Amino acid sequence: MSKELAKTYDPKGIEDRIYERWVEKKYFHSEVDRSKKPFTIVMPPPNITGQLHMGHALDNTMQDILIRYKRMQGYNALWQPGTDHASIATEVKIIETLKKEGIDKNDLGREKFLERAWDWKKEYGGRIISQLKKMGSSCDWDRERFTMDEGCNKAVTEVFCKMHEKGWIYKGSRIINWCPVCNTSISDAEVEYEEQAGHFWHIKYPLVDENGQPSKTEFLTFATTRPETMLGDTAVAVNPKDDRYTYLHGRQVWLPIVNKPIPVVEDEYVDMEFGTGVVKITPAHDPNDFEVGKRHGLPEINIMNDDATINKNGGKYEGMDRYAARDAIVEELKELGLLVKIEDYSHNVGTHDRCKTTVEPLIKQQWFVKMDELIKPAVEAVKKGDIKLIPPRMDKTYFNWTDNIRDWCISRQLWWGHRIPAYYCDECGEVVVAPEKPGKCPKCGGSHFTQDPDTLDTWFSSALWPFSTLGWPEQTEDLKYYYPTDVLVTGYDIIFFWVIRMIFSGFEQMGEKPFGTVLFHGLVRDSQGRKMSKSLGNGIDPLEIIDKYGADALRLTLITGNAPGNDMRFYNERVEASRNFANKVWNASRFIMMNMEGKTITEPAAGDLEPVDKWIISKLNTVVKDVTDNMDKFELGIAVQKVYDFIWDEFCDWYIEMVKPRLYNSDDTVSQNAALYTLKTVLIDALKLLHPYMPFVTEEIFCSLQSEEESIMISKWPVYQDARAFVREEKDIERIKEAVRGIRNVRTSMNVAPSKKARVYLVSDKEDVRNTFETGKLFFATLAYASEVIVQQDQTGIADDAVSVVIPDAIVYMPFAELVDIAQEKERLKKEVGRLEGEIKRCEGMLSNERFISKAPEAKVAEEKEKLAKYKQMLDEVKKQLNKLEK
RNA sequence: GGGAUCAUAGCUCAGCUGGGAGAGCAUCUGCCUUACAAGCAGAGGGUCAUAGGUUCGAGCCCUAUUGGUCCCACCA
Repeated sequence: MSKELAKTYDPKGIEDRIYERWVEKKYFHSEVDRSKKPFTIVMPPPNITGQLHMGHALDNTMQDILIRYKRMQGYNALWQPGTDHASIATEVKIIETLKKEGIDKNDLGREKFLERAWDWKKEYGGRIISQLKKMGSSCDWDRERFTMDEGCNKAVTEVFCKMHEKGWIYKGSRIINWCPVCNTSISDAEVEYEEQAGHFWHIKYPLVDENGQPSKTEFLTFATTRPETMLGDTAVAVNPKDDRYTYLHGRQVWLPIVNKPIPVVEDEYVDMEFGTGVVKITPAHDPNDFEVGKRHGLPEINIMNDDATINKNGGKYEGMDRYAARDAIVEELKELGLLVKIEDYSHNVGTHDRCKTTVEPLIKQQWFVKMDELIKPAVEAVKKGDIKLIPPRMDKTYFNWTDNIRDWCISRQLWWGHRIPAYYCDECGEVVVAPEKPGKCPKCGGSHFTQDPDTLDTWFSSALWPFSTLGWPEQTEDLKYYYPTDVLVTGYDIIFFWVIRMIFSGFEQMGEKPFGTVLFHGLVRDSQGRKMSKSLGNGIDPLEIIDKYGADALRLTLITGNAPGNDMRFYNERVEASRNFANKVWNASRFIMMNMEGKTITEPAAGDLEPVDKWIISKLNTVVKDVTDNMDKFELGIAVQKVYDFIWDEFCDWYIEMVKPRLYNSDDTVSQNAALYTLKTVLIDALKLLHPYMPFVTEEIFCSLQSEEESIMISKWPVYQDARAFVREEKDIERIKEAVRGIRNVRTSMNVAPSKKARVYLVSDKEDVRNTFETGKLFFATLAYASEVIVQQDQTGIADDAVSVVIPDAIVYMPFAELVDIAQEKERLKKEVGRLEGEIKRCEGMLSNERFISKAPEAKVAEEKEKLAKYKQMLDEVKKQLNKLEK
């Protein structure tokens, strides 16, 4: 190996080069292969309006980790990518662009508008994909899909027609949420409630007297937050049980301004405790009033145009904006003497989640999906655990939604999206729902049809994503092989929009769940815990982070210390720590490669591995098992923490240091070879464990090491092996580590410079302990800053004032008394006595408890007994040392 | 109004089914030891929000309280 490796790891250049190679080699590509088990993840398709943000970065890192892990385990791993047309979001963007050019959407016309939209898709659709590649995402790009491509269109039409046939999609006139700015209906899920400071206008309507005229003396007082809706009032309601108002039953009140009588109705909906117990009823502009209206057969008077200005039903207020009309109406009521008072009032206002405009409830003809039957298998699946939500608490959120589900309004008055496959006969108005425009009207025989102008909610197509991307409605081999998919990774914020809808769609169309597990992640917040947003300007661009620290560092940061479904804070210090780790791995590898240079490393004979080698192999073996277990349980943060600790603490800080003397001693090539072999094999396995998290740096190193496999990403995931568990060696080496730590500790506390080496005596009356140190002498000396290590059975030849460190079954002596203040040393020993006495007290406390002995597991009791013996023995020794100094 | 969730070191957070409190960053003390100063060796720092309870044993389970966040509902 002649390649000079840089002293610090620089991801720039390396990452792109590696990624290109992976793509070239088709490592990401998956094809049906019946001899292998599939593992499939469908990517939540990012919007074509989007830029990569931290949420995407987290989402895709998690998916890539799972996919890479399973791929290495030998699964036929498919990560299905694609993008979403995002109907309303994209349409809004295009309208904005047009506006800048001075073009109005309606002047441009539908066809030309759609051309612009496709241009947009061409220009921006690929942007986010290239950004995902920067993250290292190992998706099968050969299978990239788009929610409005031919196949998805077909799937959408198929589902719409099928469900319509079944009666589960219907057209109806219902009260819906209307966005007057986006000029479209939206679903309940798209309404965001926001607390706003408003007013409570207390108003009174005169009762109607015997002559059918407004009474001058009798009034009915109530309060409203939206006085302008009075133009559409068709009743006033009281609770039938309300004694205060029994006299009103059967009477009418006079609707001022509009000047007509409206009835008083009795309805349980009215809360007697709230306000005056009287409610004005506007069926056309309030969902609750709509229901009341239905129950009492009240007329529905729509007073608003689509842009939320008052329409002709508003008489003289026609043409006025809803808020201007509000002010004007309040003014008029005041003049009429009907305004009782104005109160400040804070209440929740429904806003459109995209544009934050206050939504207007309106009665409109829209298409709906009937939910009551459709939702049943989706509920059942989660209840039975057939679909697992992680973390499990998401179940509650899920059921809360499904239990209160309402029909889904799916039609949108937009152009960019899947056009509804419903056709109206120009002659008789008959509705025909069909994949293609019908030739002849089944009712009147007419041959001219007009297609419904509306498009579908963007989530209608995303709901089909897990199977439409695999070829449905064709019964493709892909579909049979990859469906149902395995894991869905997404944010908890779209559980209602997307997750639930995919689940019921999967059951309805495929007869089977779309995925077995849903792994939720939280939001990535800024360093102060605020949501990253454009308006706050606190967003952190993942690409800038990648540019500065590398994709591996970003990925590690997003995963470390993060539990499923929890939000996390993002700040640069964390990325730096991750970057430092990448560098650590890089340097450890560089060190190993430097030492391997010019040598042929062979597998050592059975007896040639030394205890330290077995120790690290055994440690690794445990980590392999733990990490695999954690990853199987989707505990990605815990898993990577264990890899991190193993590499940095055990492998770098201990094993490499322990092995150095052997590497530098070329006289003993057997030992040297064993060390190099262990370094290399342990490093390779550790890199494999790390690879799903940090794909680039691990690949770069892996390819530089002399390895038979051509890429780490298609190498085999390590497995736990009984033959690699060395209990005895683990215990022995831990004992040496304990001695080293003790020595270092004493030395620093006494300010002994590292350069000042001392003779170290290791005294133990146990033969196996002496053997352990005798065998490990070489590295023990280095780590303990010893000029010489003498292992012996008793204290012969050791000065009484030598500094001592007591460990279980052994004492270490360092005769550098001339450097040490005896009084200080006595203090230290006394502290040690105190500590041990505390431990002994704790053990004895537990063991003297009758009920602990009888109820705790035997192993636990034995463990405590063992500890007690150990501490007692150590205490004796420390006391002896103290006595010697006292003399 | 209903529900979820959090409260652990100065900061940000882990802590899997209950069995002696952890990490990263920050702080302090030594070290440019030929892999790494983006490093090494050490140190300090926590009544695990409060009050009860269950248990041989509670950061973890139960109840209540306080404070924060979020979701759902939408009482006009």
